[in-house]
Formats: sequence, C-alpha cells, structure tokens
Amino acid sequence: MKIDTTTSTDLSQQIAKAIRDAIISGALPVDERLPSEAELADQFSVSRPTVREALKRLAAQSLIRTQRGATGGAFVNRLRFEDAYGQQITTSTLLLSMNDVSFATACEARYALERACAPLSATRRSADHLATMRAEIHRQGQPGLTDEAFCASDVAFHRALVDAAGNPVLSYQLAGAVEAMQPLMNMITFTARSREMIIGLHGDIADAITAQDAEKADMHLAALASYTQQLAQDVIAKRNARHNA
Amino acid sequence: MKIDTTTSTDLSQQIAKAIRDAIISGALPVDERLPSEAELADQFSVSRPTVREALKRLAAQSLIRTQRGATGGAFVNRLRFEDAYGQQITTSTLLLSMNDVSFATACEARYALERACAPLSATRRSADHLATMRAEIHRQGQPGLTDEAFCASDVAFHRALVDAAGNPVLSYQLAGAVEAMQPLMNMITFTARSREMIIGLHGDIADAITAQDAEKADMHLAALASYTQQLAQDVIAKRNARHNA
DNA sequence: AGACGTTTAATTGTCTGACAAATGAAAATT
DNA sequence: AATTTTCATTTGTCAGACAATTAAACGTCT
Repeated sequence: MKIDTTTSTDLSQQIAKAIRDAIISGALPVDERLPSEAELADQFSVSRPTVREALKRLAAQSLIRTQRGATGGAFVNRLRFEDAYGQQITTSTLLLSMNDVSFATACEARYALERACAPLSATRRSADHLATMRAEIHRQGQPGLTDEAFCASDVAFHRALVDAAGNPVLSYQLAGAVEAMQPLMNMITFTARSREMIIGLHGDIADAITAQDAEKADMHLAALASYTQQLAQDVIAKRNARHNA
Repeated sequence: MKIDTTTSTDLSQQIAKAIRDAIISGALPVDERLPSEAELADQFSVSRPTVREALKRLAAQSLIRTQRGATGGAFVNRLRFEDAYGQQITTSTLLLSMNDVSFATACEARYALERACAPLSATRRSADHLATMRAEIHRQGQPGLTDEAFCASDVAFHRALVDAAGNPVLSYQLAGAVEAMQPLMNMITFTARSREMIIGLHGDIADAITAQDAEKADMHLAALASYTQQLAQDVIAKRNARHNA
C-alpha cells in the first residue's frame, strides 16, 4: 500500500484513500484485520494521530470497525444494506435542502422510481408487506394524527411498497428518494379532505398490489403523484398570494 | 450543541454526530464557519486530537471543508450532486461485491430504474444528450475495442440516457445503480455477435428517444434488459459446465 | 486434571505540549 | 499610495504518555 508523496493534500486523506482502494480492489477482504495503528504509522512513516484520523475517515463511511483490547484492532467491515440506508438518506436529504431542489423535481424523481418498483411488487408481494401497508393505511385514518405523524406513516407505507419488490438493491436506492422527500412533504398542511383523498389512493394501490395487478397499481401511483404535485402547488400559490398581499 | 455523556461510544463519534445534526437541522447553514479546533475542544471539554478526529469524520462525508491560515477553519460544505456521485458509486459497488448480490438482482434493479427515466428522457432530451448517445453507439462499433472499453462506453450511453431526463435527483440515484453494475458486466466476454445485438438495441433506444416515443423506448430497454440477463446466464452456465467437467 | 481467579501483554481511546506550514491582516517602509 | 515585512491565527503533524479494554497466558485451589 503506497501513498502519493507529491500531492499536497492531507496525509490522513492520502492514507485513507490508500486503504479504501485496497478494500475496493479486494486486496483487503471482509473481516480482515488491518495492522495496528502503531504498525500503520510505521508503514506510512507518519505519526499515530495521523493514522487515527485516516481510520476515522474510513469508519465514517462504515468501511471499517474498530475494537479495543488485546485481539482488537480495525477490521474491514461488511457493508450491509441497512448500514448504507442511513448514509443514503442523510446524503439525499442534504442534497435536496442545500441545492434548492424544487418540490416538483424531487417528487417527480420519487414517483418515477417508485413506479418502477410497482410491477415487481405486484408480482412478489408477501403477506407481510401487504399487512404493513394495510396497517399504515389504517393509522393514516386515525383522527388527531399530526401532520408529521401522517407523513411518517406515508413514508412507511411507501417503503413497504418498495420492499415488496424483494430486491434489496432497489430498496436501497429508493430509501434515499422516499425518505428525503419527507422534510419537503412536512411543509404541506394536510386537510381532512386531502388526507381522505390520499388514504383512498393508498387503498387503491394496496388493492392492486394484492390482486397482483401491475397496471392498476401503476395507474393509482400516477394519480397519487399528480395529486401530491397539485397539493404542493396549492401551498406555493397560497404562500405567494399572502406574500403579495 | 450538546453531546450525550451517558453513551459508551467514542467521544469523536458523539461530537461528529452533534455537529452533523446541527448541519442537517439547518442550525449551521452552508459556508458557516465552525469554531476553531481549540474552541471546539473547549466547548466539548475534550482535547484537540479528539475534535480533529470528529472533523475528519465529517470531512469524509463532504459535510465540511477545512482551510489553513489566519482566516481559515472548518466550513459547512454545500453538498453538490457531483460530489455525492462518487460516494454513491463507491457505496453501491461495495454493497454489491460484499453481499453476494446476484447479477440477476442487480441487473433487474438497474433496468427497472432506467425504464423509470425513459419516458421523461423521451420528452425532454436535448440535442446534446442525443449526440452523446450516438457518439457512444459509434464507439461501441469500433473494431478492436476491449471488453472493458465496451462496458465503459455502455455506461456512458446509459448515463446520457438518464441525464436526458433533466432531473438531477434521478441522475444521482441512477449513477450508483448504473456504475456499480460495471464490475459485474466486466465478467461477461462480449462476442462480436453479442456486441452487434447490443449496439442494435442501443440504436433502437436512441431512435425512440429521438422520436420522443416513450413506449418504444421502454420496449427496447426491456429487450436490452432481458438480453443482458440471458448473456449473464450463458456465462454462468458455461462456468458451471467447465467446473463439473 | 479441571475449574476458577489473576496477571499480563496488546490495542484502541484520550490527553498534553510542541512545532511546522499556510494565510490573511496589520504594520512598516519606500 | 504601493509594496514589503511582520505578525497573529489556524490547521497539519509529531512525540510521548497514560487510561480503558480485552483476551490469552498463568497460577492456584479443589
């Protein structure tokens, strides 16, 4: 493992890159123990704090885990889908909030991806997924539910829909798109009327998935997408009206 | 900014989390300067190396950038889509390689997502995207192209197709799915015959996008998906036959 | 011999103090 | 007024030390 001595970046960054590349290339297999911090410091001819900074960088990406004690050390971590979900959601959320992505753009992306899952979900859905979807629909009908709780249940419903496709890669990719939308959705005030409408569409979707009818599921998802867009437009229109008054 | 003093995790991890939460919540806006390392050490009642480890964790996620000098320090970084692409691709690639995701699963996810883009791409494609697609198709027909170069061009073609949808959120999500497939695709040996077939389908897709015919584009993408799956199955079948011989 | 506590060595986590390098602002000089 | 010099601030790096944790090696008692 070599580091580039001509570049002007941090040593800890160079060292992190060298180790990261070794992991990606497969030279360091999963669960392999890295040399101790002292050994790494020797190998790279740097001090231990510098090595530690490099290791923390890798730990932040879940590429390694560390353990104290006699047989401890840093080990190459098996990156699990569940671990990656969190990072994916954080990154997606920040991308939306920091880049002035419009509600329309985010919403379009989310429903386009979700509609891609629907046919697979219709084919493979298990009783479990159907039960989760029904439970969330029921929760959404409860009176006294705050807007935040309604949105959270909405996310749970859609994640069940996506997970029903039985493809972990799809679930991973969609997690970011679906969850990152929640802060944007939270800006909408859901009236009793709009909740009723959404719950109805959720029911239609669940019915179609239960019946394994991919076409109908897609149709109702499209309806939900356009209704969501319309709700957001109303909010924006009202805000502008108030602003100009 | 407070840290949880009851937990048993690293101090640097707790501090990183506290700062990360402040960024996500918006308490620390983009380009805001964090207190100096010495000040942070005081505030959190830890030493400077510990603060530095926390900052390196955040830097690894592109949440902050640092600058030396009198007016230097750590600044909240605007997370750009281009920055996020790289991390997304790395993570996706490792997820596939470390979790024994089958070619079939990854391929299914990729083409499902890509077909979600196609209707939007058909509507919004610009001359630029069409030109890129045609150029890559032309490159793919060049004799003497290595399998790796063929795959790379394939990726470039599909990224142009996705980018044509004009939705940066979609492009970001798809980048991981498309690029992470490349190492898997590289395992396939493309015969002259199979290249011809793929190039033909690429041409069909480009034609459909040019004609803004979403339905046809979807059809040809589906055909490409199933052909790719078949190629992979042949490779696996051959490998098994050799293994049993 | 076997079960159970004790010591010990290895390793990460944290702290202290120090110096180098970069960099912009202030001060001095022309 | 323009330019150069000095200086204070901040990050980057290093060395050495000690605390906390952990499993293995060792010893002791039954």
